[in-house]
Amino acid sequence: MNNGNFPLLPMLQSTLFGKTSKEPPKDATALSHQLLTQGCFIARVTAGIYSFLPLGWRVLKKIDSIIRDEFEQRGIQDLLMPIVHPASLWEETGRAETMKDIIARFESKRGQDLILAPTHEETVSDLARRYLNSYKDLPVIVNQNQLKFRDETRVQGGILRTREFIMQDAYSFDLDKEGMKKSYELMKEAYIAIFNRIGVTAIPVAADSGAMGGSGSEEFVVLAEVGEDTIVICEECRYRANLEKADSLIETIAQDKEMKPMENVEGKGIIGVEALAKHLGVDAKQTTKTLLFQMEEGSLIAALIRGDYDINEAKLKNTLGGIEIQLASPERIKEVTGAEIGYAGPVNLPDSVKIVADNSIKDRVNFECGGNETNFHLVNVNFERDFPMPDFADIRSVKAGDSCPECKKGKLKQENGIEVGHIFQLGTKYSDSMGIQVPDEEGTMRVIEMGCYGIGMTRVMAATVEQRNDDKGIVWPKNIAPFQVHLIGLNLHTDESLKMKAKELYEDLKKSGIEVLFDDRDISAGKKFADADLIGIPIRLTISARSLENGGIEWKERNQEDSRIVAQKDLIKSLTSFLS
RNA sequence: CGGGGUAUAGCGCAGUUGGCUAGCGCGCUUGGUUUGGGACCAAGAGGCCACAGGUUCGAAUCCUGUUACCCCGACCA
Repeated sequence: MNNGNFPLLPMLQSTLFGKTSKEPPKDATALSHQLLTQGCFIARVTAGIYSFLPLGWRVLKKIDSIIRDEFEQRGIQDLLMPIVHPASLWEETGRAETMKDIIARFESKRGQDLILAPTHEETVSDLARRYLNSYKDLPVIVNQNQLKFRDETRVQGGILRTREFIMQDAYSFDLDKEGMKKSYELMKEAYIAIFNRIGVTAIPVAADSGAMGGSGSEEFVVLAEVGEDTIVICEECRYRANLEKADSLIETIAQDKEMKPMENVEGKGIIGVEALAKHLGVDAKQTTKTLLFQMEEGSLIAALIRGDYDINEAKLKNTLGGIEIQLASPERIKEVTGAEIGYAGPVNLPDSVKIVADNSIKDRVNFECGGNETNFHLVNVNFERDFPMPDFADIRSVKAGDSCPECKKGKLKQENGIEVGHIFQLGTKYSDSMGIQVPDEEGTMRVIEMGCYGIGMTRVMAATVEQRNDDKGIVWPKNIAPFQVHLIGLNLHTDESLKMKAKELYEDLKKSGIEVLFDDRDISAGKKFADADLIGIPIRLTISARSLENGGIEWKERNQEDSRIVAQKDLIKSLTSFLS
């Protein structure tokens, strides 16, 4: 007990700020949210905004130091940029507009237009154009571990998806594409090392670049039920991709040799691929469906796809050059096609409607589609003859069971995952718009090739908990556990000599450089053990009259069922070798 | 943005057809008994019942508005 004596010893559990809770917080659905709150690692301030309490902050600081260490080994330089930016910086790249839905923007008392940083490409580019003046300054990679704020419309429970979060974000600058790819590979290798050291299984998958832009990107994903991402995985080879990016082999379906005359077929109330396939007496994969999307400025896109597939909005959006789209409303559909929802097709659409078709129907002859007339479908429709040849592209979502596009034989399966990191080859997107160029050896001005690399540090913490837990609580990997050892003293308050021995042991451990949380509280043994299991420190040492009678200290690893007695003289050695 | 739900002690909840001094469990304080898997007894402290209006002799309870939080949806021709 502290008894009012200073200095306070923060590693004594009796003085630890925050208390564990037996009951999970109401409204917490994600397991990581429940356990981190119950164990007193985090505390919600408001929706999507959290405080990190001493235990949680220790975990974050460990993640932070692992990242910085791996970067330092690779010559990546640490710096710090501000959270508040002038909006003018964001006007330069146009992202003040394109990201306006998640940007928190406000006016200072002096009337300055300011933005809370959702990311730092603009800020780092501004630095780059000032300080990178020659090819001799390249290549260079800079990093910061910093707060970000994204005013997401929908926040989800826990720290899996928050508005304010701590992110590692690094930026690479190279003279050419090859250099950029080298930097990218260096960062990828660093990321693999970082996740290994953290002790979380995060797999790299091919991904869509989204709002960041650029030529290629990969995500690091922790597979977990609560994950928001859908990951496509080949059961045979190493192919892994986000559903927004994933491809698969398209099976060929035998087609007619000759075009037949187009016919109108009544199908009253036949809406949906299944019903239509049944009505026509064919398999769903032989049907063709048309979905109408609306662009921001109001014009429509008709997207054609094989009946048994779904349109992937992310892919369609990229095909259209990155503009925002959403499914058209029933009213708008009726206005343009003249039919109720469910009967849309590519024939006789107004010229203003652009038609995009998925590669899966490229070779179709004599196919059916909606008739743009309520209750009517068309059969024996053909490209070019019956409507203008559409642009073909990959706009479909891969299905579980499809064949792998790489090894050609493995079946693809889908799993949920949490995106914990994302690396991008940005190319010249920002260096173009912000004018970052340097002279090369010949004195020719070259636009710099950039890459950017981010890890959601707070999200990694939650994802690790999602992956490492049991019915009693968290099972931290040893490198990011808030403490290395949880020392539990039993019945110290009724046995003065035992209390002295426990304190000595605690001091010995500290002197040996071991991070130890000492449970010196005067409460029942059961409660201490339950708390230890909940908090999830890798090694639990129990000192009690019984353990001493048995010859030493009880040693129990959090991820093991059994415990054993270790003689006190061997303890430090055993710990040191376990923790190394 | 749309739909649904919730708001009472630090946490989890009950109480809500208008009624008396607003309860329970956990946690907290004090004393005592316990002491290796969430102990027990006793005595306490702690609440502007989210906020603002209204109805009423009387409102946690009914009405109106506001705010906050949670969940679902933004998934298909």
